[in-house]
Amino acid sequence: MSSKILPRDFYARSVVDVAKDLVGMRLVRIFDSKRISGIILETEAYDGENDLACHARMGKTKRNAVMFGEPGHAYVYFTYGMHWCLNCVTGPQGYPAAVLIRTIQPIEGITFIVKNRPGVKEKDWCNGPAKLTRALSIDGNFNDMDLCDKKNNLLIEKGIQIAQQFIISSSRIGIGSVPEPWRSKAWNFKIAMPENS
DNA sequence: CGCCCGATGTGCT
DNA sequence: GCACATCGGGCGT
Repeated sequence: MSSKILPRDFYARSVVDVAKDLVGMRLVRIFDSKRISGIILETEAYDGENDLACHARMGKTKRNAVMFGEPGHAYVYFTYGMHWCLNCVTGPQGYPAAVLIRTIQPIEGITFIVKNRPGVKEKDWCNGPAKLTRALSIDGNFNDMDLCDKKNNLLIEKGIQIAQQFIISSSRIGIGSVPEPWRSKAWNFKIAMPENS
């Protein structure tokens, strides 16, 4: 059977296109040879040094160096003193852009997720970038991991097809102090659901 | 449900 | 110093 893992070509495109197309794909975490996975429901694009919401806006630093590297790698950063967030690097090598994974719908490995999210209601397991990394045990050790290599324990596979008309784009979350036009770029993509209409 | 706020560490000014 | 691509608890509606 042919691999379901998204090839590097998928990531080597403009970050907005990749962000849109990642909605519906399947994020897979392998732990002790078991699969924990979920369908990606919401993403956000961060596009290069000119985008003042992007971590690369100050140029290349130790923290954001992975964004300047090969597309298809994970960029995992630490924020607010306690949270990890997962991105995938996009575009040509040397161009710093990445897609933040904001929300997934758990599909496999539910018992693993419950263990990582004790006392949390099911709807809150993975509906935020730092919540899903907690749920799937993703941290700084995954920074720069190649998401296209089946030997790794963090991958993105083909998921479900979402018709374009069911993908909503809106402005990005949590960047309120960023100047225009960047603050209002409609680079947040999610599946249309009753609860967010 | 919404708003407010404290937690808590790192990187850049 | 301070800002930060956040979260969860507390309290009011």
